[in-house]
Amino acid sequence: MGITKTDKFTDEQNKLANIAKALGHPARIAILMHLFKIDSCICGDLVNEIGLAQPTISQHLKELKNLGIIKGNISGTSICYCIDQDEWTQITTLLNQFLSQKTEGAGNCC
Amino acid sequence: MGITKTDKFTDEQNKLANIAKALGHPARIAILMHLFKIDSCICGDLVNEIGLAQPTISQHLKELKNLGIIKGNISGTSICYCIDQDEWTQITTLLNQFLSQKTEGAGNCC
DNA sequence: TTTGTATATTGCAATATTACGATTAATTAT
DNA sequence: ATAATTAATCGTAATATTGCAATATACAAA
Repeated sequence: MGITKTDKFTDEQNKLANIAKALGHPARIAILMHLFKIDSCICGDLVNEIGLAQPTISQHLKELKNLGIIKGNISGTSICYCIDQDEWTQITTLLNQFLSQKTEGAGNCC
Repeated sequence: MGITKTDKFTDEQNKLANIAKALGHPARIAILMHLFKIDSCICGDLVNEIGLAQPTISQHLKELKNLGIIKGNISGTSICYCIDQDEWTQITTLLNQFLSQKTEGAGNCC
């Protein structure tokens, strides 16, 4: 059916899954890495940097923007995208809480 | 086209995306949470715990197993799944490295 | 105004994912 | 042996995702 039954899960579970899903494509990872690397805004070099067509990059940017992880300003003829540090902190904190879980190992039978 | 062009990206980018993708569904988040919570093995209570059909759960378990994040032993008539702590540590370390990046803010123009 | 440049949107084809009923396989209990 | 139980697999329908060509939009420069 292709549709996820979000009503079966808690808000936290859905939120974590949404974050992970947004990070679940190498192009979006590459975009974020590039943004961190240049520590500045994107002004069009992404299409050259990553070898995908312009509409494809634009679509991936949109998804990251929808999650709130990046923000963009119009700057003349080009758009200026950068990491929203506040959102990034919130999102990574949430993910880290989940990732830092450990099995105590007491009932570990495998 | 629905196919991801993995050859355009580095191994690290593809690996990170694969991990995130595996975590990108609330059912799989819920499965992992349950495994951590009971700190033991699953012996069939997952289908009741999560409200999805048995084949669906089985499919999600398979994906987590493929990533190496959980492992399963046959234990009589039921299967015993649990977190593979070593793999979990490796995977979360990799993700954390990525997540802990920060923008220095120097070129932050948005 | 026209031309050029940069990004977004639309429309579409190919593939992937999600979910589940039906079935199968493997084991345990009777 | 037969029945019951548990989990995996198969087959299939519905929806989502990925990618790009074509087009639209918005602005700048000439």
